[in-house]
Amino acid sequence: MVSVIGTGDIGHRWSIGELAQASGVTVRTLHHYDEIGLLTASERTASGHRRYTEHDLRRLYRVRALRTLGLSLEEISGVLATSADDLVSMRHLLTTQLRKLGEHAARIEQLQSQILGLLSSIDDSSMPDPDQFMTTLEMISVFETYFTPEQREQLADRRAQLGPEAIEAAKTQWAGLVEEGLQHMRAGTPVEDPQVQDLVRRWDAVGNMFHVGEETKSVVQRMWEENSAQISQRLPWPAEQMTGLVAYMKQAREAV
Amino acid sequence: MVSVIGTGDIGHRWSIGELAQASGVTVRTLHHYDEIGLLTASERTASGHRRYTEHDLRRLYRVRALRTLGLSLEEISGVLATSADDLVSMRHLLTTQLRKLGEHAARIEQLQSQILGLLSSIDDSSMPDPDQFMTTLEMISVFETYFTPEQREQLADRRAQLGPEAIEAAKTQWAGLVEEGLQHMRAGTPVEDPQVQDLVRRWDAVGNMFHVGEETKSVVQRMWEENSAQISQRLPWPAEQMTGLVAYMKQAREAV
DNA sequence: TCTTGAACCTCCCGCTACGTCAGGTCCTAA
DNA sequence: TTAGGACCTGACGTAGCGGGAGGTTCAAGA
Repeated sequence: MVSVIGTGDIGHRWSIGELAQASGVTVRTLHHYDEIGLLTASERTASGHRRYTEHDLRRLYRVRALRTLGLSLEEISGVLATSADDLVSMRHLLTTQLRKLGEHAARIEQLQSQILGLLSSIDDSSMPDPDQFMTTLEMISVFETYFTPEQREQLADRRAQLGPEAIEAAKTQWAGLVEEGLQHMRAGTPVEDPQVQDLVRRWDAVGNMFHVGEETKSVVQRMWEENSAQISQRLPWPAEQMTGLVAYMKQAREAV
Repeated sequence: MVSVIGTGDIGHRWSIGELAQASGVTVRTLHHYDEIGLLTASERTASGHRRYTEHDLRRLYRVRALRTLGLSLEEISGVLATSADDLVSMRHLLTTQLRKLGEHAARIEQLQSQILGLLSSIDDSSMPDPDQFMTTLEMISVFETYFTPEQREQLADRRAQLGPEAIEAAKTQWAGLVEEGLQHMRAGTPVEDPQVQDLVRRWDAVGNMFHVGEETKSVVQRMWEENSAQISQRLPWPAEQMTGLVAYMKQAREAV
């Protein structure tokens, strides 16, 4: 223990190749660690070849261990620079890393469920049109540009809370409302008509099921107005008719 | 639908800034996509400014959606190059991605438990010496250089199978064996002595609890011989004595 | 002692998916 | 006409090395 640490001590020396072999890293990695000052060979031969001491070996082990835990070389450099008898910064670093890994895991889980959804939509018999899948794909992006991550999470929570049956029921209900609206629009019913106003009320009621605050409602409103053509491609009605219907409903809503 | 795809069609055009704004990416990103040929503006003005069509917009949406699912730009480029009415390659890509995410999640889980172990060892009252923590850290690296990932997984499974109580019991039992061995060594008992031979048998019996095959046993043997000084720093006995004991036990094992 | 092949040295470019200048051109509204 | 914002291309930087070029040094055999 006494002679392990310190300069000028006798003991085994490793060439860079030997150290690489012994520790399972490449020579290039050791070169890199030297370049960034993370691990410098304590000695050099007269001709410039690196000689690593046991002290260096142990430092390398620490570096590699912290690397496998997912820490960056900069973080490792920092925590190994603090005095060795102070584990406070180490504890802090590990705690932070644990939190990061947790967030990462949550993100992965979310992606997995999204991909599973897409895969099932591909295999679903109700998707005969590959182009419709592409539109679904596009909708993911549209959705993400309009909502903040928090809002998306809120909406996802709300959907999970409602359950798949309630969502299917709402879809069916909403399909009926669309048909009703299209009929009124074709018939030229004025937007002030009580029938149309009642339709708006029921329409919004269905939509409100999915919201938790006013914010997401207005965002959806905007998204619909700006992307109705796009969104309506996933629906069983012609895009132009849906665009028209959206404008018609907007008028009716403002006519109150 | 008819006039959406095709060149020379009328329709809205976006400048690169407008497209960036609308889709929530940066101008630099669009430049990058152009550079690598992933998304090129369908038109240019006479002076060279990019003009994006609705077709380009929809392609951008697809690209961004696939990016959020964690696919690389190269993979996206590949799958968007296949004919649009062929979802087979898309299905394959998503399935592969799902598998990758699963592996990633498993890895994260493993790291989390490792970090939790280290954190508890820091907070543990039985770790008054910060240097001992560093040695523990080094051992992670030593462990990983000696065992393949499969072997590590096997050993971890085995430990989980045994449960924490059995492991604690084995530790205590082993501590007794070490004391016994040190006494024999100090007393100069010859390695052929039945008492020592019996000790070796019991010693190996405890060790074998943790192994599933012959492979890991011989690896541990090698690891012990090459790193006994290092390993023994985590043990409550002086390093030199442990190094000596390892050599003594090795002799006894070969003396049969 | 000489030789030769392996090991070592120092640059330097490459990878992902962009961020961020720099220096110059273009567009648009006042 | 002019100002200032938007746009252009080109180039360097990021993290953690991989891999190669071109030159020097080491170690073992003849």
